[in-house]
Amino acid sequence: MPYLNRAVPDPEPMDCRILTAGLTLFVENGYHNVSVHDVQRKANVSIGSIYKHFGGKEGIAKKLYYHLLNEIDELINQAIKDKTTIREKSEEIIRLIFTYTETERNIIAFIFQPNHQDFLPDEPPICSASPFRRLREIIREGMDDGEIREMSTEVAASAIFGVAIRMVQLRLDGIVENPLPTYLDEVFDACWNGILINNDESINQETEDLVAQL
Amino acid sequence: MPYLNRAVPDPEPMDCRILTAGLTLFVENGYHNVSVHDVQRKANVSIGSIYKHFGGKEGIAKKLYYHLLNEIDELINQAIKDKTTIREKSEEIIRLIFTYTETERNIIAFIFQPNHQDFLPDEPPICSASPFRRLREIIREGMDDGEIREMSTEVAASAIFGVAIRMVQLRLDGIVENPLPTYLDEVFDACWNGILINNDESINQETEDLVAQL
DNA sequence: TTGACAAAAATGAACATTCATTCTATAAAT
DNA sequence: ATTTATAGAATGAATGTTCATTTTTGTCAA
Repeated sequence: MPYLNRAVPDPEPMDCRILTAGLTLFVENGYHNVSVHDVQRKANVSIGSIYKHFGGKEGIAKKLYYHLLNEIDELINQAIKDKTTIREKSEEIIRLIFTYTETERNIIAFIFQPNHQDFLPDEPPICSASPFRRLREIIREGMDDGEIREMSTEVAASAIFGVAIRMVQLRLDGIVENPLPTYLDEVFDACWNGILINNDESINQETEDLVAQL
Repeated sequence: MPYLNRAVPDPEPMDCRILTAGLTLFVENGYHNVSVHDVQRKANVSIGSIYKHFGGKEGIAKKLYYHLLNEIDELINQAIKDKTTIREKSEEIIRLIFTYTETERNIIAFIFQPNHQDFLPDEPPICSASPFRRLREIIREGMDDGEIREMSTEVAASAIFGVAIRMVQLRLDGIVENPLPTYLDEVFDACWNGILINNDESINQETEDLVAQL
């Protein structure tokens, strides 16, 4: 069983083995390019067991999806519970996502890469799932508290977490070559302060003007 | 044939009809949930014609993919050719993407939603395709010219276009409720100036401190 | 500890279905 | 007349699913 919080039990029980095999294969080949037989072979279990435990291929995907969303949910809630400012909270969340992109690639790839509605047609889009809603809530709080400028929640959330998510996708696709944590400060700086050339000069200019007036 | 630049010819020739039908079905149901027969039925052509023209299902997808990437490429090059600053260029590009998300939903969805390697396994990831590379080049120029702060190209590109792309995805998933162009200024402002609360106060504070020292 | 029995779990061959592709026949164009 | 384009029934490989059988696990009496 692929965990973000707990350690994987040893020996891994059958249903965990099936989920682990499914995750790996789905990420490597894409859900639709993986047959139940592939999973069965990789997990070293029989076809029957898969149908007994999960009712079929979609059952595996669904269980994985719920489980991993829940893992991420717990992770986020745990990470921000003793942070006070939105800045600290979002920085910690991005740090976690970046770290796990390196250490638990498959889990992050399964959540961030595919269009889940392709294989879980009855699920709402992942952006409306709990952890993603949570991100927007955090941003919302930040605006209510005056820590963040007033703007649409979606725009603000995209401006912070959208950048991070984009970096994750670029990393998973091999465009970004260094481990993501390397970029943490840069990403965060770009989100909060914008990407304009540092406006120290303009500030100094304003100051000089003001002093001259005195 | 789904075009961004040209008008669709009328009557639509057979290969165009096939591509249009494919695009619609792929976006609505996901590539793997569409059979060649579905496309054939929707396009009002025979199975044979599809194999004659495209060699099969993957041929349709590949042709669509190349064609649409090319359309976007042309669009971008055309849009920025008489803009001078990076700011103007990127603003125009985002404006175009936002506009077409509303008017040519299927095209934008086909390019931005799926993980193309699921059905075009021999293609490099879309982020390394021409239009996306182009976006990073533009940002790179901006840094070389001193218009943008010095940072990793990928971070800067994510900070500008990643936010826009995220907004597109949220819009396609129905999370964002208003037409994207509504958010243009907000998005752009957030990218360039960051999302911090307007730092006029801190500037004033600095100025006052300085004045006090004199 | 051993052996008998029942319940639960696991197995995998067999089955059913879907679907990409082929191929031959027909129509249209040159 | 010959080439080219279109049609669609037929094919068969791939793959999701079932179920009768086997194996394992747990329980309890001797």
